[in-house]
Amino acid sequence: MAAVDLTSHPGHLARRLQQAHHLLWNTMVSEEITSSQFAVLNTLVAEPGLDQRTVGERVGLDRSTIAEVISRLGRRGLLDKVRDPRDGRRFLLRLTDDGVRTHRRLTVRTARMNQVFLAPLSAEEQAQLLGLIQRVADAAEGLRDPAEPLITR
Amino acid sequence: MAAVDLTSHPGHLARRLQQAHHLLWNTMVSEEITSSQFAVLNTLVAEPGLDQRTVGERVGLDRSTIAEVISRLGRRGLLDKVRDPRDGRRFLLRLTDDGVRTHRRLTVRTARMNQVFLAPLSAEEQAQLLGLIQRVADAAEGLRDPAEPLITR
DNA sequence: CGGGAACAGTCAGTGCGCTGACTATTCCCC
DNA sequence: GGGGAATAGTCAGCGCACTGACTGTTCCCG
Repeated sequence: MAAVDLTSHPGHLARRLQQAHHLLWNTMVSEEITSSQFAVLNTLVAEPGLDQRTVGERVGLDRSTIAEVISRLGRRGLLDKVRDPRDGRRFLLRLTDDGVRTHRRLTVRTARMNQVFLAPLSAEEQAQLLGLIQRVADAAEGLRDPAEPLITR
Repeated sequence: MAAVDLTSHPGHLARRLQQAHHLLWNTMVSEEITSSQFAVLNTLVAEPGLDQRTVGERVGLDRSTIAEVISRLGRRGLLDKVRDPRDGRRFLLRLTDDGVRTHRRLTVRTARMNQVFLAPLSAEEQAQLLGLIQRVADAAEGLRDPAEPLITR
């Protein structure tokens, strides 16, 4: 009977948090555009002409995943993809007018959704939560590269 | 130029948190058993003989997803699945010896991993983080059922 | 007792997310 | 200039996660 209390496991809570978010996103923001796709649109609004890899880096997706997300957005006509004439390996990405419009429309709804999502917390607690998550995530991402493995056998 | 700062978006942070966790899990706990699979094992250690749906409820997975997770665990011989003789709709689940052993082995590593994961925070902050996430997740889950839709058009 | 609602599980379809192996292009240094 | 390392992207394979439609079983009420 060595079972553990899952509510003390950050991984489990992180998954539940994301599920909760996904649920709210679907009902309050969009059923077509996902949260990740919105993040890509948002990045390209700020920095048009980025290449695929850099967009992935900005939103925190590896190159395989970002490729799929982008191809889906391309298929829907929300962005264009052209070979970089200066570097034949890269694709340069740019939103279409439709992409820009979609981004603008969703931005409003996203803000509203975030409000509802965080409503159970006071303004102070909201800031705390975001800050704490960020610190943990940043630290873990910093552990990616180091040569020495993490496994403490 | 209406781009938004993604670091203020809880959904984006939740995804990053989960990714970070996934990374640490893979390197410090197991590459074969995922965090969700462990949650299922853990639930069945505490309550052997549960049916599929209830397990899904305990760990926060819908019935489609839990079915796949369980079938994978079954294929690896970590649990057994038998029809409930008293209710032909249900499958009753029970860990095999191998399943129990696996759970025990991973429990230790999981604790170590959680420590590393939360290391950037003080003990107090760790408790805060877990509590805040839980409140937000609980509240959002409470919004599932209500008859009236959430869409504020 | 009989029939419809409720319920457990499955299946098909979509999308995210990762790793590891592969191709094509460019870069850099000898 | 030529060749090997680095880089951008693709592809195959695995696994999670959700919805919506479907099958089969049980439950409950008239």
